[in-house]
Amino acid sequence: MLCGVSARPQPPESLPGGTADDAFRSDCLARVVLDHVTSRWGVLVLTGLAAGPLRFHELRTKIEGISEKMLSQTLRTLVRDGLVERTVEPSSPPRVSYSLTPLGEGLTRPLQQLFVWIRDHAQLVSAAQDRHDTRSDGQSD
Amino acid sequence: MLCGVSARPQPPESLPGGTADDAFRSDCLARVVLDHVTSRWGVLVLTGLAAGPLRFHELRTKIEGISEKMLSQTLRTLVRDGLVERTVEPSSPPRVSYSLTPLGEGLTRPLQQLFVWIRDHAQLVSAAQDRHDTRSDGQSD
DNA sequence: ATAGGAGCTTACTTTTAGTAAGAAGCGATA
DNA sequence: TATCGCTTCTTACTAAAAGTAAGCTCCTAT
Repeated sequence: MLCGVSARPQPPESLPGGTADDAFRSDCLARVVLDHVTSRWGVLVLTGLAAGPLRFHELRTKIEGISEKMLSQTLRTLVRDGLVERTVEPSSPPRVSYSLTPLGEGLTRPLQQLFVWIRDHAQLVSAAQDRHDTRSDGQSD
Repeated sequence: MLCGVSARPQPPESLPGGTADDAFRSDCLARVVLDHVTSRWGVLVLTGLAAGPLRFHELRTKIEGISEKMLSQTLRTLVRDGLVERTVEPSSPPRVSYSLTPLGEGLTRPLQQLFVWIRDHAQLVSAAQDRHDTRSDGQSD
């Protein structure tokens, strides 16, 4: 469960594609975190909260297609991971809102870059799919 | 299927957390791409290839825990998406190697930043989990 | 010929996600 | 006060995705 996990924050010199490989080992903390973050809805929830706190149903509305069950489940995981904070306002009907913790905010920087890349290149990917499908005929997505 | 997808590459001015929301709509190309990229093994495969081309079994070894079926399946999806290229060397036993396309290489930049963040903060997340579990007692991962 | 490795694919099982319904707590309405 | 509706979830039940294990084809080495 511990792998090469050390307490030192490690300077980011190993960016160029050589190291940062912790997540490749299946018994590493990094892999667990990666799994949570890139879980089906994790990325969307984290990025959805990047612009500010939202209540349960606001999030559910923002993230089209998520079920209440999965939203609830994903939020619980992220709260446990210390990435998201659950706040209950003690108002008459108690309102529950979710926001990023400082830790979670740090995470959204790479995630938002991913979103930007995807937004800017989605059509290229789609075009590649079309080319592939016409070339080798047959299957769709 | 088309959503707000336009052919323009859109300047990245909308980074600060406001826009880049395409992926939030379930019928958008961006959502499909996000699903493929952040699929259970997609991130690992893409990042695994960031350092250079690898053959099937090399990848399988590098990405601990992936089954041959899922590696094969994930690779097929990414090849179709134009992010990964499959090359068959016409040598005596034909060797199949996989590499990132230029498109795929662009993607690995945000992904590697994600990996670096996770590597550097995995212990913090783990600590948060421990705090959470001792506070509210009970459940594990 | 026989064995063994590479690169997959196919059947079958387990895990995970989706659907739909409902419970608990409150407020307003009739 | 009784019913309705809103919010935040939870709980069965079903469908889809991933895991497991075996096998298949093509090749080479023994």
